[in-house]
Amino acid sequence: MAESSSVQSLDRAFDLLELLCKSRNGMTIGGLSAETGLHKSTVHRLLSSMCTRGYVQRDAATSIYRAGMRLCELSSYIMDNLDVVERARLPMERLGRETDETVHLVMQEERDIVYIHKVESGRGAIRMFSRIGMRRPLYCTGVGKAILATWPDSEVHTLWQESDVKPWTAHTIVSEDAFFHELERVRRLGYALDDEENELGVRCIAAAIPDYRGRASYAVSVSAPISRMSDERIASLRGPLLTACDEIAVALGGSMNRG
Amino acid sequence: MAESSSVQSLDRAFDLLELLCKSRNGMTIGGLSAETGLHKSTVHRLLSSMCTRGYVQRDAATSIYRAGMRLCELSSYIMDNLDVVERARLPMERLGRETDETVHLVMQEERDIVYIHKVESGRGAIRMFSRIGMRRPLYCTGVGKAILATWPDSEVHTLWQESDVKPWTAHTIVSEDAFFHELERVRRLGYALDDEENELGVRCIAAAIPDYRGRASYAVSVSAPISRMSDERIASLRGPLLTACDEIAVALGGSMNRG
DNA sequence: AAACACTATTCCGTAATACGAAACATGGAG
DNA sequence: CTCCATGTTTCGTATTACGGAATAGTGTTT
Repeated sequence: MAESSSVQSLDRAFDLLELLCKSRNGMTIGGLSAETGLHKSTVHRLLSSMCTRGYVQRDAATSIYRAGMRLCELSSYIMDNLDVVERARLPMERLGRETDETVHLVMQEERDIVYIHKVESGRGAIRMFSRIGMRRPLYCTGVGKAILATWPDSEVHTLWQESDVKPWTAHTIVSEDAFFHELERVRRLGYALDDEENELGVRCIAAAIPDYRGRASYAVSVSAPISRMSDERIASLRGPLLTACDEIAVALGGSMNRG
Repeated sequence: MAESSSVQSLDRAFDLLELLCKSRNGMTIGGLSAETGLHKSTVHRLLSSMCTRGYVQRDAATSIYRAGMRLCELSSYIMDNLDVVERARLPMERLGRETDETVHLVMQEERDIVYIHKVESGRGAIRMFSRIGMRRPLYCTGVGKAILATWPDSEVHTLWQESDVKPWTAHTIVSEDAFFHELERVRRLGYALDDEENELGVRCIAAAIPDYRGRASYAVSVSAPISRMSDERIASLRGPLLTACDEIAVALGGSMNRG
């Protein structure tokens, strides 16, 4: 409306499509007409057009219109083509140069995180992590906590129940209460710390890559031996890390951690 | 053009949108213009319109256009409203555990079935199927036959006429007579087999989820490589499959396949 | 059973809308 | 620096989508 360069019929068609997608049991021409303020015949014409393409379905008996599965098909194409690794590559490499430490990209799968990409720093990289495809539970890693901080509490609770929680090191959080407090802290700060919770002698700072809903399945971390990871160092890593995550999130069409 | 009631700008916009969804790394205006035969300024105008709504994303630096996440959002609305998926979730997961194979839920739409949910088994899952939103004709899939077996012959006949029947594999049934015989067998047994009719090397057993009238629009299948799908194996899958379908049917307020 | 009320669908004259040629930026290559 | 290629904006035009009104189709009331 206010927007200048917009094709009227397209705009109207998308209004209709969005209404149909959100309605549970479909809508009639009349209903759509009332809701959008468009003339009945206009609604009818636009819907017919979308019907022939499968974006909308018309119940022949009742003339109730619903969203068609074609949209889901397109959505699945998009998902398939979302090559996170590819889109994360450049931001990760820059983060690696800026920090001179090892950078990891992980994705959540079931109750674990899986390492899917890594950039190693110039200086004595910590070798222990490294293997692409390696898994760790969500609950005992910085990246896992960063991801879970974007999930609703109910889902985190379910996951906690399903997880076989055990102390990987003396620092691992094993109480659900303490874990929820920790997630609160992550949400407040915008990043998560792994303070030898997964592996002794290794500290890392991690941040999530949220999708368009603000929910994350991916995260990035910067890891280093504890000797190089003072609190001051972490404070200085925060900025570059969040910048990189925001870049990746945008490249994936998602939202950002910070405005 | 050939189609009667279709809004030109809409049709063109969807052409563009579909191309973008299928392209891995986005496309330029020029590419889209060449592909569709539309004038570049027309492409530009339509894309701008879709950009403001989030259906398309424009990389500011390179002016490469990609499909936006808005489509995924709409798709998720549709999925949320399809509560079949929700009601089928637990029975399908149990069926997956019991059989240790890939389980699919499909719905009929027009002359096709659409995959709407999937549970992958622990062992070497067959990846080829999988894409949620993917379509196949009713006539050449086990799930399709299971659904059609609940329809009156007249409707099956109409559908057969409207379908562009062709052999997907050497095993696909392409004669209407043979097809009706096959449906008789499905009705007698209570389940359908897909014996490499859709994809070579893959066998599956499928059963319908009938509504209160006994008519089905949904079906569930268990698929596996032919090596794991002997006749004995199929006999042993029958029980768990039918049980799962009955559970889902009851959850949806429908009738049951068996007493 | 007939008339009614309501909604979807089709028709068609009109002008607003989307179109596309061409001019104008922009940016990369040689 | 110039050229070339590609994206962006402008603007006059007629094609296209619009919407009022007529029609068909459904279910409901008296």
